Amino acid sequence: MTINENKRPRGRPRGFALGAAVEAGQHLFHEHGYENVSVAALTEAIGITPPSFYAAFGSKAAFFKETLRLYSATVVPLDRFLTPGAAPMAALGDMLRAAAHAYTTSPQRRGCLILEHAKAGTTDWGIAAKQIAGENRSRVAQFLDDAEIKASGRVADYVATTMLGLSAAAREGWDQPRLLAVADTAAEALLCRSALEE
Amino acid sequence: MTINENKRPRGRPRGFALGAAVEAGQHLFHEHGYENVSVAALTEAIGITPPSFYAAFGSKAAFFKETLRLYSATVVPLDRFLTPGAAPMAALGDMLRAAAHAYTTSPQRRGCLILEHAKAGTTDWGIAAKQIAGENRSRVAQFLDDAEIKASGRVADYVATTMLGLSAAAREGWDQPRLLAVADTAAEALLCRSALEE
DNA sequence: TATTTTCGTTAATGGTCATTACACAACCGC
DNA sequence: GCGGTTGTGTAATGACCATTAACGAAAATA
Repeated sequence: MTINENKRPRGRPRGFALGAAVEAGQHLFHEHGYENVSVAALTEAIGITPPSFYAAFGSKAAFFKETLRLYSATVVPLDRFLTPGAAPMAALGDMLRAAAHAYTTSPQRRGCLILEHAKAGTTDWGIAAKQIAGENRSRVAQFLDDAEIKASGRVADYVATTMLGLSAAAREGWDQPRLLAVADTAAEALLCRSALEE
Repeated sequence: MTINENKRPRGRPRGFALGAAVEAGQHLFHEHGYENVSVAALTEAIGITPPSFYAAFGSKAAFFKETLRLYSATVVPLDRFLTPGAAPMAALGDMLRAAAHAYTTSPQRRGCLILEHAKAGTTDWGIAAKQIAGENRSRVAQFLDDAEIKASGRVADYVATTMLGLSAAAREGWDQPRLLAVADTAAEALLCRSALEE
């Protein structure tokens, strides 16, 4: 809850909606990548000028972290798939298929905003993305541990790598059926593996 | 054979070796990415000044394509694994393991130079990387077709996505055992799948 | 209405970038 | 030696970038 819109400060009220601004920025960052989106492009998309932008968000990097928060809260909610009761491998397969679907629904904004920014070396915005990606990976491992799956870390790494691959393939322009077929193949592999281990 | 070093042109001879320059540039591009390597950094690493660079290579993008050619010719030679006689799925598994190994051998230069540059939208250097990646993918599909594997395209896409994921995970900093375990898991999945289809 | 507080706009600041005139230096055939 | 040809170094060019003073405008409280 870093953005608070329901207060009533004393001076002149802001002339634009914070939420809509973050959403517009999220779309731009997702389509072109952090480094290829200039502050001028952001302010033009929002409909304001640079000083308003800096007064509201502090910096381009801070604004980007805001868009990361919005993205991880709205797109691909992991908890929808990692419900404690479900069959573990089937749940992971559904998650992969959902990712393949989400990564290709918008012709712009392909792939995963978080994963595609989790490689930038030591920039603070890259670290922020890397941290969210790591948290989600831990959640998958914890889910597998709770389901008493052997080698939970290994399976979690396999799923994480597959999602990285799906995101990268989506950014390369693969269409939705193609990506869904890959997700299906990986999902079958998970079931096949769990069958062998029993 | 775009670079010819054994001629004897008329004017003043070049004061540096083209091959060494391309190799130095390949290392820089691999470590930091095309956009994060300035011409100043390139010329300093080579030991020359910008005019010499432009006289020899024409532009930063053209020089990058040269490094791509060198990379695809030296690292990960596909034909070593896609030999017509071998067991197809085992060969693909070996290829994945070799990729996991190659992507993590140098602490700098993680991942695949080609795959990591095959996402940039419509820049000419991104298109060049995308084209090489596509050619290699076609070679895998052809290999599977020749081995009379059902759904060769689907399997080739799965392998390509896995390599994309391995490259991205390597860039995120995963260590070699972790990446090799993922490659093993994917390799087992390929064998498991082919066993089911019979 | 007077005061306060915050907003928005214009226009700059300092930085980095890829690329290139220009002048000089080194090699060829003669 | 000499003219033609080509590489190299110094120093600039123009473009774009993130960020910020300075100032006028608008709204809320009193």
